[in-house]
Amino acid sequence: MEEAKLPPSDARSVGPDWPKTLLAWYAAHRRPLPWRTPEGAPPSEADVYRTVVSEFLLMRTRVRAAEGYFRRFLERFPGWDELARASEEEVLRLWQGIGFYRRAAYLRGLARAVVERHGGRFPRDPRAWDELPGIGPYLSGLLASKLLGLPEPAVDGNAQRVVARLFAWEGPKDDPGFVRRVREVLRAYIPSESTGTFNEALMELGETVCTPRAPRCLECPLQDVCAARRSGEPARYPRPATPKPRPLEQRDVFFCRTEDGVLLARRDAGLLARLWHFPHFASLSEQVENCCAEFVLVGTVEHAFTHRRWLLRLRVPPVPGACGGAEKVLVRFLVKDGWETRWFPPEELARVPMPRVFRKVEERLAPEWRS
DNA sequence: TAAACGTGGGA
DNA sequence: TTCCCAAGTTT
Repeated sequence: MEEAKLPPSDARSVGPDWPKTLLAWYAAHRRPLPWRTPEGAPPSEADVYRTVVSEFLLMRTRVRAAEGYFRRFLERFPGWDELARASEEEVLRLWQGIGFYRRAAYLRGLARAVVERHGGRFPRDPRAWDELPGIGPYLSGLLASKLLGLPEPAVDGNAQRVVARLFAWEGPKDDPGFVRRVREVLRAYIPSESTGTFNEALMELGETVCTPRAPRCLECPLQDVCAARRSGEPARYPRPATPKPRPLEQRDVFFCRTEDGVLLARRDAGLLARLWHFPHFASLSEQVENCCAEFVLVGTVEHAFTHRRWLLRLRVPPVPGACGGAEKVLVRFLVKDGWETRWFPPEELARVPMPRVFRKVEERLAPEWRS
């Protein structure tokens, strides 16, 4: 707020040539990533599919983390048709472990829309993208530039950081006006003959050279024009967003095993929606406390999410395979809270979509409780 | 508009 | 250990 609105002239202080410099650097340093196709040729429908899938996997996710998921996903779902026909369960199974699971549902919904409403071809009209799930300002800009050659910026975290440093804009990053100005200045500079490549080059520079903590300015093609570099403290730009508190939640997790199998639960909304959970409660009602009074505390698991932390207390029945009727009470309370419950044979646990936190729970259990 | 939404790696 | 951060979108 103390930051004055910078006039356009401030954004011109670095001169008009840096986009060309950046493109030349990118031509020499472009990494061969599994979803990347040769530059120059117009993208085939298979290229478009790979781009879209990779972008969904890459939202708030590092390249390194997404690579393996991309390969497995493409192997199982090579194109729109296969993905559109896939069950939610199978898509989530391939997505499990990478986080932000809503993305998987959006991507599957997008594939179904492409097949059912657009004849199996991703629409080339950006106005149609508004009706597709999971396409926001960033991805819309990227696709417009890559598929259509339009001078639309794709403003991700990398682009924000590179631009902030280039012009020594402080931000902070969580200021909506900051992102808007980044988009505006990029729109002015984006070379009309290589719009998609420019957007990718900006991100590549941000990820490999203009890194958040310790930027490698000596390797940077823009070091001579960068205002943040001139300031001597390039890492100060942009100012980080104000961190939000991550409250600690203690929960009791129940490993409930009977002759019917292992009790799991899932729900439609909220944290880890549509994935299978071991039953867990933040506070035990009197009935649940009573019915599980014999359950033994066998360990704890800690897990940090974006906006909260969990301290899980693992509780199992006193005798493996005998819940003493407690399972009926647990199911009743879960259903009352909107959970769907299901019993799984132990050997099937490895195949159900389950988030990392409950895989940790699973590993924490002694073998005699698992089988 | 702000909060919700996962996870792993690096400092 | 703890904190920060990452190719964002939705509600």
